[in-house]
Amino acid sequence: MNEKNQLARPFALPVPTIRRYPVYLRCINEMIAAGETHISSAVVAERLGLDPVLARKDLAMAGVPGKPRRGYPAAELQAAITAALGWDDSTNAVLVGVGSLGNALLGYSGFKEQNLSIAAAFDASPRIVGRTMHGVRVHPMEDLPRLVKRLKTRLGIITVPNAAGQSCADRLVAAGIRGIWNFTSVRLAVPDGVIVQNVDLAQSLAVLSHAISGRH
Amino acid sequence: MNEKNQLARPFALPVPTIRRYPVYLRCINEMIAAGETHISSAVVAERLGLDPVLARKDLAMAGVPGKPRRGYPAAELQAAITAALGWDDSTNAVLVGVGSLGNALLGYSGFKEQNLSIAAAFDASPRIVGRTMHGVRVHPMEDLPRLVKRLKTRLGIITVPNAAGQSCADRLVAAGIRGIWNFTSVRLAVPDGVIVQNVDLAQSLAVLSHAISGRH
DNA sequence: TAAATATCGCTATTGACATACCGATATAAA
DNA sequence: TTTATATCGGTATGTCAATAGCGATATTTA
Repeated sequence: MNEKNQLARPFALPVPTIRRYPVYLRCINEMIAAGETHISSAVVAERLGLDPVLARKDLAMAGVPGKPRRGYPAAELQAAITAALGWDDSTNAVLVGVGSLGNALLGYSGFKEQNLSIAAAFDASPRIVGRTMHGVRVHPMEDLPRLVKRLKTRLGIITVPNAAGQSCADRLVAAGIRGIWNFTSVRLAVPDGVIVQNVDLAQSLAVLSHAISGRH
Repeated sequence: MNEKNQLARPFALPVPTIRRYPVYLRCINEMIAAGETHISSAVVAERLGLDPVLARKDLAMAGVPGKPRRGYPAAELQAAITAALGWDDSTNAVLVGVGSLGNALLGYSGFKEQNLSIAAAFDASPRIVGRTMHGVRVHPMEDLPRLVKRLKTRLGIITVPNAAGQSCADRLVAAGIRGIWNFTSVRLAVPDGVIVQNVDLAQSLAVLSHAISGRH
């Protein structure tokens, strides 16, 4: 029973756990930088303000055996979580739609931590095509299939206006993309096997404004 | 039993429902623009690709009585959802941290739909203070408490580097802010009564990269 | 060497949301 | 006027994640 956990994980990680992993990872990195060799789930929980039991379960799911009274081996835990997130290998992405938001993402330096690099950008406007923004060349939409295949890109980022969202998704899927990071407000229809992750600012703002409006 | 629903809602709306409301609202707006006077939950569900039962329950929670075989009265449903989201009154917000992401948000035109306007921006860098970005003046951090009080702002947007996130939150809370839209990766510690909504790109990317890395 | 203790790891319970089912009713057609 | 039907409204069930509790074990200390 115990060995199975270490060798192969037959069960999938819960999505909420995966969403918390980047937070843990940042905390673990800080502790390693501070010279720690072992990570205690209780310490992590306290630093992050989380329930100790939750942190313990999340860290345990990484599959690294921990030792009582010491915690988890820091380097191994860090490597396991990084691998679970798919951040150990560098990932090439393409970005479609170089408006203000797309431009901001091109200039965002935080993606280095996730080994993510935006290899190419695309836009429909001839006024932007050909320019280089934050070191990334902007190509015409016609070049998308060819470049996606050449760069072996599996991840596409959509930062176009809502009206163009679905057609962009279709082009990316046709080009062989496996995951879409969707910054538009439209629900994208994609075939099975293609993962869509939505970053809808309106949804996020909804919870906030509902709460501070004070009517409930 | 039925009357209670219309007058006062003793139960809170589920957060997932609130998060879906902007999507419904956009769909309803489109249908009204197309001349519809009644909104059927089944039609909405099909247009959005959602489970019909889920859409029916969500729309029912708005508190507007619907009629069998017709659906919900379009204008009333639109008004009720808009009110539930707190988007009927215009909201003033302040933005802290005019980097690439902050700048993108200042230039984002989509907030009109939510009656949200960014009234002032703040930054610590003297190179940016005093400039006007997308029609919004950038003030020094020292002016934050005074301006927040004068503008009666309840919502603060944090787009600073991670290291400065907590201190910004503290300043906003001290100035009387009630809700924080947090675009940094740090978990903000705030007193009870202050709502924080996180837009952590790393968390969102985590689910994507885990899925397309293919190890599960 | 032996006892005390902190931490891991497993199992059970709780709670919330999504889903399924069924009755009630207003509209439309015959 | 009567029947058929589509949609709303409420109740019940299932599923998944968060929480709680408890036993196992390695380290520390006396």
